[in-house]
Amino acid sequence: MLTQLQLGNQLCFPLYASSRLITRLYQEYLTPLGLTYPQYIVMMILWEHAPCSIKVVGEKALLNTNTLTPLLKRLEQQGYIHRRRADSDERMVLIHLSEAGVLLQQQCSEIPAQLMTKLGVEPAALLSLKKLLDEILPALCEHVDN
Amino acid sequence: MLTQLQLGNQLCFPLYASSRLITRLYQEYLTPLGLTYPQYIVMMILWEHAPCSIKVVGEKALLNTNTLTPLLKRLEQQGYIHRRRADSDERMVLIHLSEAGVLLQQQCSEIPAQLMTKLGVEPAALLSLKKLLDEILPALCEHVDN
DNA sequence: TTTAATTGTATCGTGCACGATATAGTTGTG
DNA sequence: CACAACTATATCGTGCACGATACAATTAAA
Repeated sequence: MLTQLQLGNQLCFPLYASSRLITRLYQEYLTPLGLTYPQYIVMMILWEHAPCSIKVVGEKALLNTNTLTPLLKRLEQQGYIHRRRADSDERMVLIHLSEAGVLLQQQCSEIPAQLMTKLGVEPAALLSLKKLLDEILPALCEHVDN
Repeated sequence: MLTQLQLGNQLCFPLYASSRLITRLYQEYLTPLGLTYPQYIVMMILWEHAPCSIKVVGEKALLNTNTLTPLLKRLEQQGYIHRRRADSDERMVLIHLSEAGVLLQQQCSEIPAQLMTKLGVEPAALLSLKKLLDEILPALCEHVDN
């Protein structure tokens, strides 16, 4: 028996599983707003940085255009954003928030707290988890091209 | 500005991002074997528990049949497993390892160590990360039906 | 100032995830 | 025994992820 290949000894599996389960938890709050979890991530970036190019969104979300282009088109269809080519550089598509997109931020404002409550894990554990992940993430990014 | 909706203050984002980036890292080692990362997870379960039903695989991987049925069909096409209805209960499909499937375990045996080395993060940090995730995962599972 | 590289976005194909629904086989109850 | 409830798997539709490729706009080089 190769113990190094037992699921219980893997780091990767709980990471993969908890990411998916957290996403499912969010979905409960996001579906009423017509958002998916990746769309919510992108909206958070836009609330901070819009108007900005798809490239910038991709750098912050660590996503490429083959994921972002259709995702942003869906957000535009929902009426949360507008897409417009930049005058200065016609290669760039600038993402602008619509009025609904700005309002959406208020409607999402309580989600993080609600989720923490619902999850019922000690906040201290979640905080140290976040700290560890933020430490490791840069090392992971180095091994990726983008 | 709603600080609770800034990406940098979210736990969920580094979890989601690091899960995806780790998966990409694995892909480098798995693609030569014709495996995807979720297929690798399932193979680890099968090395420990085959022959077993799809239901059991799903319980261990936290995946439902709408994901597993096609995934397992691809593993069968690759020649790593066989699918056979149980005689005792014709509802169950039992997953058996093929000879190639058994051999594959040897070919994967060095992947976890290689990945850790390549990643270049202190093993202590990864260990405490795994510990934290294993603590939190049960709470996450409680909020999911399956 | 043509031409060659670079940049930003889009498109294509494959494989997850997952909610919703369908279906065949099994079990339990009157 | 009939038949309703349950169980295990399959199917369908939508939306990510991501490698690979294409392409138009811009910039750099010769």
